Amino acid sequence: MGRPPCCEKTGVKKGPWTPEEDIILVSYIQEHGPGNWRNIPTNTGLLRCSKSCRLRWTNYLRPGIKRGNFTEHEEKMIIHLQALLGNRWAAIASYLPQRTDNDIKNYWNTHLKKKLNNNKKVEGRDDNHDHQEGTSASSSSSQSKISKGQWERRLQTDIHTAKQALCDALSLDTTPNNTNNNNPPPHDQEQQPSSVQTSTTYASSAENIAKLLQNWMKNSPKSTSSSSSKITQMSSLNNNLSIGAVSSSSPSEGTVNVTPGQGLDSLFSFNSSNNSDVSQSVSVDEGGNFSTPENHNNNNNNNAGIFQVESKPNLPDFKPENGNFQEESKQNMETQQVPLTMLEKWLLDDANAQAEQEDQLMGIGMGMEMTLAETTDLF
DNA sequence: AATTTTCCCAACCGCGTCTCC
DNA sequence: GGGAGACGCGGTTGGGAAAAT
Repeated sequence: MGRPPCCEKTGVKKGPWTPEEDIILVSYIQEHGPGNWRNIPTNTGLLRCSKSCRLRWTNYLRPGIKRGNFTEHEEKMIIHLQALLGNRWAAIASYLPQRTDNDIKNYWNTHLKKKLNNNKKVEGRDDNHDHQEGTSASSSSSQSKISKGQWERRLQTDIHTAKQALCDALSLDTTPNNTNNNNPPPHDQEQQPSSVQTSTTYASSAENIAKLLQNWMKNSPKSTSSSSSKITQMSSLNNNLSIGAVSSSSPSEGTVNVTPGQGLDSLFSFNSSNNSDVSQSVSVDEGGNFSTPENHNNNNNNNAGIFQVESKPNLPDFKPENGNFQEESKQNMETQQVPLTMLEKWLLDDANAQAEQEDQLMGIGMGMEMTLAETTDLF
């Protein structure tokens, strides 16, 4: 039997998210912070269930998400962490902060599983009866004896202890193996001019949305008014408010407005050329407009591939992880009308922080790799 | 060029855990 | 303490894109 579906309501929309919905969701979360998912559909007018909203945010819209090819480092980390943790994708994802559990899971299922199986076949060591979960077999067997909670806590303690030790040990060595050097893995990063980390901080929710919007506008070039009115309809609102600058007049009402009159393509402007190269920089002008300069890749500073704000107001740190997120955002909203820039600032800060964090984690990852090599003979 | 097959990933579903009353 | 609701996680799937025929 089991519990009934979380959203039995009729009229709950399913399937792919539209850019309009994304904008509404991001705007709402920007104002209120992530969480309270159950309120989001009612407060935003989105015809989605709370679960769907949460998933969309965590897997796609959340700032700092890195998309695209996995690096060798990431691959190895996933393999080793999977060996250690089993299919605990959320736990694994916590060591790869720019990747979502869903992404990692997909990557494991579509690439790494095959790869590992092939490796084993090549080695002629097919003595492990359970390929899929074989690498975590020892964990699983112990799991059956120890209660899950205990097992989990022990594992976590072990990992954190190891991590801490490795962190200390590696703190002086900031260039472990391939990390952050000029020799990116040949696998998929051949053209990357700089480090993997630098080149991969491109991804943020702003860019994801930008890409979506670009496609959206391609598909409906005259969408300015119609799409905007759709948004208005969807969110049951009609007041003026720029995307990202959430209504300052009634934040407590938890509503999100998008300016119908201004039009989205006046807020976002894009390089209409091939957007498959996602490592674009996006600049934001004083009006909060996005633009994607064509020659961004020629930047030879460390910001290549990172969002670049050419004009940014002084705004405080603005992160959902930060407990002050909501209060700060409200404060700022009350005092300023800066379309997009707050969201941008938040995204930018987050992206930079993520990049630094990953530098560190990669180091740890490589450290773990050495440690774990004793327990696994995958390679 | 057209059709079929394979691959990939965003999103859904169901269940377990957590939190609050 | 226990029940209900909310949240989070992992497995699975559907549809679009890419590759193969």
